[in-house]
Amino acid sequence: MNNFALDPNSHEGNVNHKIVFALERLSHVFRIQLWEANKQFQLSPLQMQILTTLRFQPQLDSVTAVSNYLQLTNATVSDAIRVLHQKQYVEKHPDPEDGRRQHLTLTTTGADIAEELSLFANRIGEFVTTLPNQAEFLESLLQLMQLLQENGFIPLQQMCTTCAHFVHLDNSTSPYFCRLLNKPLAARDLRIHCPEYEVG
Amino acid sequence: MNNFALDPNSHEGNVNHKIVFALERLSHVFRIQLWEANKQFQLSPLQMQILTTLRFQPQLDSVTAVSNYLQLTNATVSDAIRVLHQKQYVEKHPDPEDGRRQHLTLTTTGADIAEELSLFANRIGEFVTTLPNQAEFLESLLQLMQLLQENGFIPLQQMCTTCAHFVHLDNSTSPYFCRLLNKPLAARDLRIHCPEYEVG
DNA sequence: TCATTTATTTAGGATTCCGAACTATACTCG
DNA sequence: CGAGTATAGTTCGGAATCCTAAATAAATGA
Repeated sequence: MNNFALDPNSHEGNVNHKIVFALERLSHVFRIQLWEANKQFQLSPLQMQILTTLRFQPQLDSVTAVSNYLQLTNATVSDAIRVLHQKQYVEKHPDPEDGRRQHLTLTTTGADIAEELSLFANRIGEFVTTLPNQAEFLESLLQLMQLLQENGFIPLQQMCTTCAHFVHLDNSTSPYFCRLLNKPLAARDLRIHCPEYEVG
Repeated sequence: MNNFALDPNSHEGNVNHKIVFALERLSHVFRIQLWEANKQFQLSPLQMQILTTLRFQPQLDSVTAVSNYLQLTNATVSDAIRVLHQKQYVEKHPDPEDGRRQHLTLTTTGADIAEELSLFANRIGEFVTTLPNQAEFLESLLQLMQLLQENGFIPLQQMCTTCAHFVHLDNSTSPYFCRLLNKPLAARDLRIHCPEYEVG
């Protein structure tokens, strides 16, 4: 009854709730950072997210692919891309094989901006650098992402832990193994978007 | 040069960048969850955040206090609170000592809704429950939050680690100590919003 | 072929967020 | 005390965020 995830003062507050609360707060930081960048780049948060998605996950090259990834409606994404097109950061090429599709690519300017944006995001990365136990931290984050993915809270990620080539060993120094690359993986080697990903 | 925080496919991608990327993705989940809740509760994301803030951090009882906490302008918060007032979830009481201030409180309905919202947020908590190494995970999150707070990315939190009463021991089972409560603290005992907090 | 599905766009509407302008009250210090 | 400044809050205009619903057009399938 007094068991509220958002109750940070709760003396019963368990680790669980504190983690959710901390994640929420960090989530907020990222959101605010996007609005900060907005002042600098004259791009809205969504526009920035789309630019970096197109830049660093070029396999997501259509309105539908991007809107699935960002879990927004096609309408929302289509509209934001229209603006990016106006700003000449994004080009639309009709797909020769499917007249409905618009193949999305970045212009040179668009790609440059996307890279600047990622450096901006790096400001938070600076603090992560100084954390101890980074590997374990990443491992927990990936585990959580995997759970969320399995339960439909995140659309398909090309993460090692859900890949067909992935094997979980019990060797403590290299607890994982990729059958495709044929090499052992430490927690720090786990990928979030592996180009070799296969649904497993 | 190829060192982009947002480049998940980068083979040079270090743990650092992966952590930032994972946090960004999780941040997105929370945002999407807020929009999900929106369908159910007929409240906008910001309205929900304000309601839960007022419910679980009642010391934040003015427009300015809330807008500082959420790192938004007074204009944005004032407007959202106007709607919450219309919906009769929030009451405004003029402060008898300072004619400028509006003391904000929740109506009974508002408080009830806030509690339902926190249960909704708990859906992500369910997955956290099944993670191993929760205490270490929380510790990393709190360390990151502390760094972000010290560097102005998060406004003042009433977190143990920045409190005047807080002592860092080197005892591995209970590495922390609160001088006010006069008791040792394990990582799992660390608070994010301690009512006894004093700037340290 | 006709119905269905898929990709995308457009329209309308409430909300989000900002900066800037404005009101009103409180504080400061000469 | 009083002028100037700081603080609390509101309002306004505007671009963007999101949605649902409806439209267009092309592909798929029985």
